Formats: sequence, C-alpha cells, structure tokens
Amino acid sequence: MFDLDLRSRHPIYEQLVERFKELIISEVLKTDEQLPSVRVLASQLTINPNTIQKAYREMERQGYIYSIPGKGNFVARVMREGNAEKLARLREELVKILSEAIYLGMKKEEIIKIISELYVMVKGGEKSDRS
Amino acid sequence: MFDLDLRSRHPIYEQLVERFKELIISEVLKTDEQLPSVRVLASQLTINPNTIQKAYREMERQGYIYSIPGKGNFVARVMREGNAEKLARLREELVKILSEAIYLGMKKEEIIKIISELYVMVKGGEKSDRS
Amino acid sequence: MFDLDLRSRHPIYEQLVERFKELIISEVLKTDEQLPSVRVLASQLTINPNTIQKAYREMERQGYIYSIPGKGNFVARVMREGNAEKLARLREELVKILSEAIYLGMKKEEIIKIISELYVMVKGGEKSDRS
Amino acid sequence: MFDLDLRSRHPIYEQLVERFKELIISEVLKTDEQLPSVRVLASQLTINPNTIQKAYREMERQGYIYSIPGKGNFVARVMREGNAEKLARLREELVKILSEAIYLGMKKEEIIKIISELYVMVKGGEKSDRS
DNA sequence: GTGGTCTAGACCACC
DNA sequence: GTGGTCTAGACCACG
Repeated sequence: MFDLDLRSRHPIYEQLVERFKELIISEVLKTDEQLPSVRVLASQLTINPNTIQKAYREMERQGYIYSIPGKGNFVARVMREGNAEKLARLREELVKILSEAIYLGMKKEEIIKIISELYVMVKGGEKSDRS
Repeated sequence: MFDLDLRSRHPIYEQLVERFKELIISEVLKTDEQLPSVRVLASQLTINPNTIQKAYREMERQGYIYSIPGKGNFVARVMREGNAEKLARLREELVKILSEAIYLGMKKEEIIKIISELYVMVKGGEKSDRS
Repeated sequence: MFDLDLRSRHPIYEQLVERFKELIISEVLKTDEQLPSVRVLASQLTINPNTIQKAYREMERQGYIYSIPGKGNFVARVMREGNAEKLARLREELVKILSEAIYLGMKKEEIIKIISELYVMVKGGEKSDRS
Repeated sequence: MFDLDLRSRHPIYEQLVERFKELIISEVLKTDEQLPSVRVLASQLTINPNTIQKAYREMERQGYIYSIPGKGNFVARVMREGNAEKLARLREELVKILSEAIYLGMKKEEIIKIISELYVMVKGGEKSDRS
C-alpha cells in the first residue's frame, strides 16, 4: 500500500510524508478526512508508532494536516496564497532538476506533456468541488 | 568561489557535488578538463580533504567525472543516451515537485517560461561545441 | 455563542474556562449570578456534560465561581486582595511574553496603548457598580 | 541550573524551550554560540537524549537556533521583522493576561515598571553590539 | 481509543 | 565527537 523501503537512505518518516502528500495533492484524501490513527497505521506497516507520529507532525508543520489530540489527524484545507516563500523554494528545486533533465536529453515535448497531465489531474479535482 | 555554506544542514560534500554538476552541465567545465586536485581544493576551501574526496567519488558514481589514479579527476564525456534509468528517476522527481507547485498555485505560464529559459541556456552552450 | 473550536488543539473544557473568565472579568456575568446548568449548557453546545462539569470544577478551583450542590454554580465575589500568589504567577507570565514581544520588535507605545485600553474597559465596568 | 519540574503538567521539552529562549532573549547566549550537545545535556540533566532533541528541534522551528548535523546546535541570528503573525499571536496572549492581572488589581504603574525594566535589558544588550 | 510525551536504548552519516 | 533516525515499549490527558 505504501511500499516503504526500510533500507532507503531516505528516512521512513520522510517516505511516509511524501506518500501522504501525494494522496492529499491528488485529492484521494479530501479536506477534513481522517487519517489512519497512529497506532493502527503503525501495526499495519509494522513500524514504530513514534515514526508515524513524527511523519504526522512533519505534515502538520508543512500545513497539510491538522491534529486534534484525543480525536485524530485530519487533512487540512488547501492553502493557496501566502506561500510565496514555499513557491520560491520549489522554483529553485525545479530549476535544478530541469537543468539536469535537459542536459541528459529529456525532450521539451515530454516535459510539457507531464505538466499538462498534472494540470488536468489537479485542476480536474478542483472542479469537482463546485459541483 | 564555491560559496559553500558550512552552516547548512546539507552536507558539505553534497554542496560540492551540486556546484560541480552545475559547472559541468553549463559547460564551464568541459569534457576531459581536469578538476582541481583534492589537496589543492581542500586547502583553498579550508575544509577536510576527505570531504573533497567523498564529493569526487560521488560524482564519479553518478557518471559526471572519471578518475585516473595518480593523475587526477576529469570531466566525463556527455552521456546523452543510455540514461533511461536516470531519466526515469528525474521524471519522478519532476512529477513530485510539479505536483506540489501546481497544488500551491504556480501558474502554468511560469513553468513554461522556466523551461524555455533553461533550454536556451543549455542548448546555447551546446552550439559552442560545433564551433 | 461561545464559538468553541472543536478542532483546536486546546481542550474544549479549557476553551470554556477561558470564555467564562472573560465574561466574568468584563462583568457581563456579575457576582452571585447563576451559570447555566451543566446539562442545559451541554445540550446547547452539543458537547459532553462531563466536559462542562470539568470546566466548572476548574473555574471553582481558580476561585472564579462557587458551587452549591443541588442548586447550581454561581459567580464568586471579586477577589481583589489575597491574591499575592496568583498575581506573582501572572507577573511571571507577563515578563515572559513581554520579553519575547520586545525581542521581536514590538513598540513600547503599542504595549502602553494596549494597557490603557484595557484599563478603560475594566475600570469602566467597575464604575457601573457604584451607580 | 535549569530547575526542571519533571512532575509539571508542562512537558519537559517545553520547559527546556522556555529556559533556552530566556537565555537567548536576554543574550546570555549570543548569536552563533554553541549550545550543549544533545547527549552531554541529557546526561547532565539525567533525562533522555530524545527529549533534548525534541526541545532543540522545536526551538529551530521557532527560529531561535539552527542545527548543523555532526557539528552541533547554535544560536540563530535575531530575526526582527517578518514576524507580523507571531507578534499578532503575542498581542492576543498579552491582552488575555493583562485583563486578568488588571482585574485582580495589578497597578498600572507596576506594569509600566516591568516594561521599562525589560526594555533596558533587551535594548541595552543591543547597544553592546555596536561597541 | 486517540494523540502527546517520555525513557532506554541502538545504529547511521558526517567531519 | 556530533546530530538524525528508529525501535519497543510506557504513562498521561482528553472526550
């Protein structure tokens, strides 16, 4: 389900954060939906509850979820705007990766295609809100 | 020169790798050009030679340079093909970062603009090969 | 009415205590006035009666209300003196928050302004006693 | 030294954060000064290293210190400006505590005196930078 | 049953 | 030596 790589150089909690962010961004997990409880998920993935806890706190710090002690963890409202700083950081990462990709021969058309597909995915999910 | 940030949470050797890769990708350092020796660079940057050595070995592993024992480290030939694996990895990273950027509201036009600028930069450097 | 935030990380009973204390301090609720019964308030706010009960017991402990078994909960007499201990605690909190505010650049004038406004509010409410 | 209260309702790591912030605000700990290592402090205070780690990470999140893996934790540069949000939060806390203090009879003069003393302390420390 | 905190360890990467 | 991560537990407050 989460296909974690316990041997990876990336910490487990970071892998969890990435997977959950994907689910939230693609709106598989919707606003205010409850995430699996720390202990349930820990036993399902057979990893330590503290590691799940760390992942959840990191996601909260990044603004993707919120926590109600004694109740659970929930998907936060999307936070368009007020992210100038975060967007600047992403822009830098984008430049770095694109530079390498172009250098290694990735076609411009392929990149444009990726972008278009992603836009359909995210913006499509948005429209379903208005219905 | 390399504007290393000794306070950064990114390891110094990783910063070195990134800086060198930028120089190679932008063809400031050209194929078969010799890199500064480990000891010279270490004393210039006043950091531990082991750290330089580690950065060079990492770049070699990634295919950006090659080492001739007793001679030095040199920029590798550009490797336009035979990179299916590396390109697939970059594609994944690209998708991840683009997803987040789009989710946070980055405009499609801005992304296209970044791509175009980068293409001019890299492809421009390429032409100088033919001269 | 009480605008409780069920999603807040502050416990509900604590939010209740804060709201009631505000009402008592600003003398919207006057000495010996009866508070809503536990059960009535619980059904109005659609929260657990135990939570109301806990809030009332906490306020009693802090000296803001008193309870008459079988009758209800009532606003306690103002306790201007005999609070050396509580005032000392508040003084400490005040120092801590003011230190941080000053450190972060809050203007002295702004702090004075806040104090003056609050004095007008509280002392104004006091005068209505004499009428 | 840190007079921690292990029985307190406030978590140990939070008490640590408060004590350290006091030391930083009052400039007992100066910019770029190194904090005690996680393990040394843990053994000195006879508490778990993880608890120290948690406190340090929280202070980093709040912008008071920065961490260099493998080197240590260090006091961050003061960060005047760009704190509108944090100042707004402090303003609210200030209002709440002042309301209660005034209600319980704290004299206006006493509050002014506290403010003035704190200003001398913080602003005095600032001037020593210029010398 | 939920999250939040804490202990007593361990192993890793970095320098 | 340093911080960063992780495990395998435990106890607490909250609702």
